[in-house]
Amino acid sequence: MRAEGADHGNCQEACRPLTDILVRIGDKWTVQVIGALSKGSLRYSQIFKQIEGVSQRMLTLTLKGLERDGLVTRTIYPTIPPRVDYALTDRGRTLIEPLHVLWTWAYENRDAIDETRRAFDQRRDEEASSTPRILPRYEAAAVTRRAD
Amino acid sequence: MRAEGADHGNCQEACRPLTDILVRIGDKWTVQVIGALSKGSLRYSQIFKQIEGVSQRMLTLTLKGLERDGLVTRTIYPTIPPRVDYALTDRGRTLIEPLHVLWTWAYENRDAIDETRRAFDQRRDEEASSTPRILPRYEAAAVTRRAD
DNA sequence: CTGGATCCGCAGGGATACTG
DNA sequence: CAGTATCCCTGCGGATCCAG
Repeated sequence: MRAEGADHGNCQEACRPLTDILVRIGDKWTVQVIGALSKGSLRYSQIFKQIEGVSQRMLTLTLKGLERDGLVTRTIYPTIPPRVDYALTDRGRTLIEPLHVLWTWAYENRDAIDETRRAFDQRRDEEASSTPRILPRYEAAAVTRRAD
Repeated sequence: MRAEGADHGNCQEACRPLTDILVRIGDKWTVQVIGALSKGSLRYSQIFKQIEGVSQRMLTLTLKGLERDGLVTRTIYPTIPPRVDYALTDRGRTLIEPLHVLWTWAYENRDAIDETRRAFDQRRDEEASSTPRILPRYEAAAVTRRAD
């Protein structure tokens, strides 16, 4: 599985649009929105309730971004009160598997990563407290200045 | 390939650490650093040159974050001038394939997405220009204010 | 109900200068 | 060479209010 379709090495000009996309995909809310929609279309309020912590503003912006990229469709029912359904497009559905792979990786590694982080932070704190407060080398100069 | 190891549906509490990781992974520079290191260990300056547009600050922070997560190792050679090598850990190497999948997806879809975006933006601009400049309903009030 | 518009705090991140 | 420290500014994103 070493398909060299994408050139990872010297990606001077090829990378820019790619990272542009990856940043959008890796976005905090985008992942969760796609996850929510992966099971079928949902109304705005349903997504809003399902993704805890997102603000209306961010949800709207995220959905609009996904719509702009052709990853979700937005269907308006001109009823009262209005109703808007969101669903993944075919293109959007092709993202489910790649994201699922990443999701699985995160799921499998999160405990180990958490522990590694703790160990790292602890070591860092110990080093910081053991450092005997390096004094500025200008202290001597400052002292000579005293009786000036 | 519908391994339901991770629960996508009601991820009230389970999602938080996961998105935490995914945000870190999806980070603009993280992806590129891992890509650069996927072929072998590199010195700081080599990574710096290879990733166009990154600042020293961001590269350092990104590498430190990856080290904290146990995804890269940092090896110091106390020579003069100093030399520091970075390399993926075993855990870091397990990330190559998931990222490669995502990378491939981005590579295959970037043209289509670019075009979809242009079409979307163009339609949006047209609608905006065709809108007959909705005047604020307070204009009348403002007018009455004129001869006060 | 589904957003749009606005205000605003604060952190992300670039540029620069300095150190070991 | 490989960072660290500082300044500074942009824009992300939350809170709030308003409109269709």
